[in-house]
Amino acid sequence: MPSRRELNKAATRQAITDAALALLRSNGPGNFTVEDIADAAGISRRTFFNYFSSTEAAIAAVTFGFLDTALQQFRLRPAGEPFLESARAALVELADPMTVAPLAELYSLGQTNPQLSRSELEAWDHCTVEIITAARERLREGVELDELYLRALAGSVISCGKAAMDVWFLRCGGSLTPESLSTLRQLLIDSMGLLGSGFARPDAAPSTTQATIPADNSTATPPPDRH
Amino acid sequence: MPSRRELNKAATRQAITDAALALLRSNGPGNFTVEDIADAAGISRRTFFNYFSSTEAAIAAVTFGFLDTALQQFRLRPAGEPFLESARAALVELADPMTVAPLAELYSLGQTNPQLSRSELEAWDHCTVEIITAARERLREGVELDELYLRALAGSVISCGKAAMDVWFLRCGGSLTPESLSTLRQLLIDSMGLLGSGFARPDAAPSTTQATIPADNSTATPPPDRH
DNA sequence: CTAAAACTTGCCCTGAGTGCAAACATGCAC
DNA sequence: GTGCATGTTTGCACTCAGGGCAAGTTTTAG
Repeated sequence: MPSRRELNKAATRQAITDAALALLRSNGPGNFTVEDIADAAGISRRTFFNYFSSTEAAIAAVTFGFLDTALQQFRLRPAGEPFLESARAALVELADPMTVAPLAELYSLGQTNPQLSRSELEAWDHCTVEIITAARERLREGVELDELYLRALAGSVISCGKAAMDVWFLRCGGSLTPESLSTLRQLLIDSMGLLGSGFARPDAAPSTTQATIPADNSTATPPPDRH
Repeated sequence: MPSRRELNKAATRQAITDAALALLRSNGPGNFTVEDIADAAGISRRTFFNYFSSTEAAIAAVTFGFLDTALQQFRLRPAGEPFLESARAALVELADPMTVAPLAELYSLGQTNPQLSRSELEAWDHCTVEIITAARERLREGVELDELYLRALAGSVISCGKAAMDVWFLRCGGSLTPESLSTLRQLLIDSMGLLGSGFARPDAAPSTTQATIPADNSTATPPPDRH
């Protein structure tokens, strides 16, 4: 049961990120100060720094939240399941309007601003570290556990997830329509498929993914114009 | 032929990064100011900012140089060669004392300091972008070119290279002895092998790498204690 | 109710980063 | 060489980030 103190802190924290995001939307990145955020959140400048070490950190909290959702999903998967299958399932869960919306917004803002994209980078890296931990627990069963295998796999999974999101933004511009989300879901599935097949050249077998991972293809996009 | 102006600029640039690195070594990260760097490099504080936008950027130039070497190596590979083979070859070229030394030093300093590791992150990301470009040129031959394939592959290659270096630092602490470099070389080869095999569980075939990529195993480490 | 603990705030300081304009160096034409 | 156009360095002044400190305020525990 959360005490009064904890509730207050959580509320303040939320007020700060909300204010920061609102300013980001209205003024554009880099066009507001910590003082602006503090004023909007109804606290003092000094208090802001009790919660976040920088504007960047306040905004990055959003991305962290998104990626933490992914990690939670991953941990929920049965331990016996193949790693890539768990990763695929966890990633597909992210293609949900409520979950992906904040990230989509940040992403489009980040396109024009280097400061933002750097903090997103950091969030993805943090996620890699977390998934290495999760994977270590998962694979510990198999006695001797190769550190390189662990790290290379975790890093690649995150890279592929990131690549899928990048391509999605490229194609759909972060739109949240059902078709767009369906595309995202398929991209995430495909990227895991590529990873699992060792990036066999696509000319050999055009859609290996469909064969190896028969996921919810009911809503899948018809092969979109891969230009 | 470089003009006097260009020579001066290059020299100043070099003086700045040298000074920054020296201060990093002597004072530790975060314990010196831009003014300190400028003084040591014999320029004014203001001029420093004409060259680099921050201390971080000045130091990141080193990592960028390292990764640019890798990219150069990649571009030198014959266009017909399989992508992963080119990547492997390019990465192995990095396991050279002169090339890897600055990165090893930065890495060990970065372990204790978040500011540093973040700029290294940025450099790796920049490298991913570059390798996507290089790969796009390479694969353009194969007419229709899947953006997801491209990005997922490039991202994974970089992730695996990074993982190999991470494990190397973990095992060898950035030592530059021939044995250590040989370990690094083997780790890089192994990580590309894992990627190429779709991360087939190692318990199935303990050392797939050796079979698929018969590289210069003459100097390779005997299977080190993979704890 | 009271005292300790946790949190907020204002004050003040160092240092990052940038616009501006004056001084300075270089390149080029004659 | 002289003179001029162009590029580079520097000092100055300003805004804002970030954080130490101590005094004030709220919450919790007894």
